[in-house]
Amino acid sequence: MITLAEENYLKAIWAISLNTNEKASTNAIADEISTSAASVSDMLRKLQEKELIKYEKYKGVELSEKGGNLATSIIRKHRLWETFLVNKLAFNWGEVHDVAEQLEHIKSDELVDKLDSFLGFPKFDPHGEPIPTKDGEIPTTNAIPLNELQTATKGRVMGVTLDEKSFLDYLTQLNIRIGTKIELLEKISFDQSLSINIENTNQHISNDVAKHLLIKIK
Amino acid sequence: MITLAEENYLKAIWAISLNTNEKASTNAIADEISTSAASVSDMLRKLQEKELIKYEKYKGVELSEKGGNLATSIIRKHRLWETFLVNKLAFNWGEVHDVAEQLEHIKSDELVDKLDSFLGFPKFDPHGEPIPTKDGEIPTTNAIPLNELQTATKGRVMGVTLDEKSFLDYLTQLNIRIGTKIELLEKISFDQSLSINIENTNQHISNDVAKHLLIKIK
DNA sequence: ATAAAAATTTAGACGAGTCTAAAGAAATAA
DNA sequence: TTATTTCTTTAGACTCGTCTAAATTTTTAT
Ligand SMILES: [Mn+2]
Ligand SMILES: [Mn+2]
Ligand SMILES: [Mn+2]
Ligand SMILES: [Mn+2]
Repeated sequence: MITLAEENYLKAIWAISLNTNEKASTNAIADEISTSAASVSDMLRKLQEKELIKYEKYKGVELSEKGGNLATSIIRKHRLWETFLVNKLAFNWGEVHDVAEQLEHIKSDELVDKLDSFLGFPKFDPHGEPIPTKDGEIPTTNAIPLNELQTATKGRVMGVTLDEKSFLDYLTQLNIRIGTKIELLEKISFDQSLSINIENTNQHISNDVAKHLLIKIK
Repeated sequence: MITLAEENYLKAIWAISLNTNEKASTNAIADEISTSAASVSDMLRKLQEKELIKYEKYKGVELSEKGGNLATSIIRKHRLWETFLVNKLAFNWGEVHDVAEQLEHIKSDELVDKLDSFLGFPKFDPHGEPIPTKDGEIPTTNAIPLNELQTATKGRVMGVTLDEKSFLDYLTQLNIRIGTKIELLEKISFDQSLSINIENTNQHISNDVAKHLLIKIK
């Protein structure tokens, strides 16, 4: 049996190596789940014991196959529940993450299958994040972060890579949603901020915002 | 903050006093949640501390107003989720209780409200059990247990008072569902078992089964 | 290459929730 | 009314997940 705390550690390791493509450090994990490095060290020993991770003291950690499958299935549940909350219960996209953090730990394969079917087997959640399939495949897109685009490129918002409420509320205020057409007008070299055009209106956003917006060109 | 364990104790006390209409004993609670009497004693001290129960050592326990409201809200969530699972996800009525035991602990008032609305504000769950309203009202019926009926009485099944899968599967096998017309033909005085007619077929059931079937006469 | 800084692990403690065994209180029987 | 049985509480211990402080290892800077 895997506990709720263990599931959260697996998810943290998964998220870190998704971004960095390398082993997760103790401090990075501590940071991700807002706990002490000491607690992380303790837990890594336990997860190693259960063969959910590959861990060498002082050398960082990665998920084992078993741990990776578990992490993926939690992400799958998280994103299916977010989709349910937005598509069926009329939550808006900024309100669903915290509830999904609870729902993702519900244990019932039958439930996940039926929820998936009820939702019409969605490939992406309300934030444009890919929903792993039952057998662990993760849908891909060729979208890239807005801050990496060439000036004068046109594209469409395919998703975000951050589900914080304050960020999503700001996007809504800017009229940016999944599917919104966007054009990169200018990059300011001083602070890497960007001038963009959204639905015939010019806007100016920071690099910090742009890097969390995934754009599909043309 | 109330923990998952505390919620389960409140629910147990609620369930016991629902049946007996008197204070819950330590042993009854231990029985209800399959734990030791020692653990129950420990927990009662803590719940008392939080003013969720009224407890005097050796004298039994009842819920405080605060505790009662909490218990009712957990039952509400449990039954709403069961309704969701059956009505929306096509589970059958014997498969939902265990998952609902997990889902009932999800904390989000917004979620409960929206789920309630999505389901069309149901008054009874798939087992005919009343769903407490947002402000704690519990719908009533004038249904009575089948084993308390007079011989030759006709009625309709309004609900069951037990959620166990084996019981519900047996009912399904007997063609007994919510709404099924039923007639009490004969009570055997030797073992209180009952002859009944269900949809033009005669059946024979034990008193143990009959007492968990709620019937509305006529 | 050595010293200083940063990262990580270990030691020791704590609260929550559980257990078994033993002691104490209440109910029942003689 | 006294003895016995049953119920309940307390004592002491254990696991899980967390913490702070201290020790150790690794990395970085001089
Ligand atoms: Mn999320
Ligand atoms: Mn998401
Ligand atoms: Mn139930
Ligand atoms: Mn029910």
